[in-house]
Amino acid sequence: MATMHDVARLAQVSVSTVSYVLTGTRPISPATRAKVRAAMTELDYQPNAMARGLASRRSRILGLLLPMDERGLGATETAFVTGAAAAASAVGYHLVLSPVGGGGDLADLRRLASQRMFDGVVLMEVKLADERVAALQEAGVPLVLIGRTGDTAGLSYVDIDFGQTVREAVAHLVGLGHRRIVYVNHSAQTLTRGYGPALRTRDAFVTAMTGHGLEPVMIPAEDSAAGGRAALAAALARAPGLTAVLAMNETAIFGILGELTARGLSVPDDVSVVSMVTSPQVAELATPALTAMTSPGSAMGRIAIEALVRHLDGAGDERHQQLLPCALEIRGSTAVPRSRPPTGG
Amino acid sequence: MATMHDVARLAQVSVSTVSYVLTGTRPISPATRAKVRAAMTELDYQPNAMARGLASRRSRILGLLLPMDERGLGATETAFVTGAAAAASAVGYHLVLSPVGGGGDLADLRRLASQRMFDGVVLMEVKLADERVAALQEAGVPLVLIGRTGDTAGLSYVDIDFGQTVREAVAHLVGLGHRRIVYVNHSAQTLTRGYGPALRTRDAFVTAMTGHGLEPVMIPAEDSAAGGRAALAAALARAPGLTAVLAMNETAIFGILGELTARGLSVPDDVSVVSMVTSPQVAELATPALTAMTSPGSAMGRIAIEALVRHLDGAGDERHQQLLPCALEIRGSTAVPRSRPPTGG
DNA sequence: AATGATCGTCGAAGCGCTTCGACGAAGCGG
DNA sequence: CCGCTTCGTCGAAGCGCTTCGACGATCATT
Repeated sequence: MATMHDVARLAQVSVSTVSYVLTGTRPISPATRAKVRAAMTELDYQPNAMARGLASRRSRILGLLLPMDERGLGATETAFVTGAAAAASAVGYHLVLSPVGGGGDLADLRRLASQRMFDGVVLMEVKLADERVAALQEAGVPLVLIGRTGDTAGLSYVDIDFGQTVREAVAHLVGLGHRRIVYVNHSAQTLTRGYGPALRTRDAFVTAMTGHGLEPVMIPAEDSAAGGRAALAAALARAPGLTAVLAMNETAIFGILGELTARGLSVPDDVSVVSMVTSPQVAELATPALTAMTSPGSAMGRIAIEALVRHLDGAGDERHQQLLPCALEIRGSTAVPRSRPPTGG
Repeated sequence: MATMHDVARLAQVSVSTVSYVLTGTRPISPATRAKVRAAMTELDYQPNAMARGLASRRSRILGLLLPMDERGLGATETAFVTGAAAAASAVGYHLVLSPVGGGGDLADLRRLASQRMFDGVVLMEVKLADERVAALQEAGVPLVLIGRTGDTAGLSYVDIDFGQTVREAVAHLVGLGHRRIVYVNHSAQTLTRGYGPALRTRDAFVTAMTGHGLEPVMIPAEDSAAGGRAALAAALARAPGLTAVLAMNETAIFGILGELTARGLSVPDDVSVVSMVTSPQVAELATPALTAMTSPGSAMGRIAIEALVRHLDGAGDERHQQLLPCALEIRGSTAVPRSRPPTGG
């Protein structure tokens, strides 16, 4: 393994000159630069990442802090992660996947932050009141959130525009002529835990429905096919004449579809279904393919990383706060409702 | 940010003593150890990861090299990744997600390996003839594969036992009375590219079927719902009396199911379906839930990391070569075939 | 009682790089 | 032609840690 010393000797310059060629922090004459470059090539020189990190106090490593509970990541979260990894790699940073146990072990987080291994950090699955944010800020680690806390003052974040998403989804259904629309959200527990997307979509749904002069009915569902089935049963009980279901729960949606079929209700003829914040791949899995609000997917991870890097690589202290829309993609699961409500037939 | 120097001064010992307390590489008296520990606590000392890495020539960072093509990761691969991240974190290592563009940019890989940022590397999506393996070995980076090359001499790997998986799946169907079984594999292109799982399952399928005295029919399918639909159409054309479909393609399977339904064939009454190397979550999405060979999921990532760390932390040079079985989980998509083949009715 | 071995600690020499101050050589206006 | 800045390069001082050799002190061995 060649070191900078070897390159310097071969090129007959000093070590610092080699460093300046590498980093460009001081002007170097073309002739010298060429000599150094040649030596590097000849020796197949690669700078040692650790040494560089120690001396420059910049590791060029970014942390992606993601909660790692039992059921892994959904398609949408996976897209964030891969998008972030690709973006980091594109700008010459490494991305460390750091599973921070959901069970708020702040101490671990503090330790991690103090090791100075990460130049900056992207925090996923942020709750409305998230103590991790404060812990990271105290440790002085540049931070970008995917999602956002209740009070976003002084924070950088990228999040989905849930207001827009729900509004468009509801508008689509109402435009088709639906009046009795049920919203299947995440579980009740998730709501009480203060999970932003669940709360924000709930509020947006109420606003959107009342805006159309309709009654908002929300049913919570566990994140599983069984949860979806149960939720649909509950929905039919609460709103017997329902003609459309709006779902936020990428996992439960398949249970919902299954239960509809099991009850002899056809999609979209009897009941229209819109899946929100969903990846096209998942939407295509269903039969019929789901009309969905397509999540920004990997773009979100990319934007978060780019904002973080911009913040690190200089610029001012300006915060990056951005909401990304979900795009309505109409597939086969929505249609004009039957004149007679399904339970009346 | 307190340094070791500060701790040493406060504890009134030398810097090296502090280091020995931390690493345990030399005996330290209980009294001294206590003094040092107290000083560390008081100063809230955290060792600097870069400095440690430079001096010890061990970064405690592991690389997870995953190909990042357009369509992200499937549920099974995601489970590998999260399992690996959790395992790494559990043994005090960091896991860097390194998307190496599928388009064999060996140079990038070599550069990465030479930076000495990774103590070791897990390589995913290994092809039968994979030049990346040689590149990494030349760079002297300890290596564990998820998947395996054709010639595994001297390599450590963890892979799925495709032989067992196919055998059990076929045995299950044959046991139910099925005779005309079609195997839907990955795409033809994937096969020619030398993707191990596709090739190994193909061979295993031929062996298993002929072993039962049956004719093996294999159909390739693109990794998409549309690909699955097309594959099922092709399968019905090639084997009109088919009563069972075996699928390896987590994405295409939903297209297969959709097309079956569209043709008025019911699952499992007319056609039984077994999905191979599938996560329970995905199997549960379908209606009826899929009988599947459940992939080892996160265990595989964990085992790979553990093997790598064992290799790093000492032990000998013994290679870790392990095949993990998939477990047959019978759900609702398989049943005894109808007496009359579906197309005959 | 003399001889090693072992224990507990220290000081110093790096690990491979960045960066600061310095300094000769040009280039410039007056 | 003198002093001034700018350019291009060098040497040296770290960055915060590990690790090696050394050295009293303690302890078991003959």
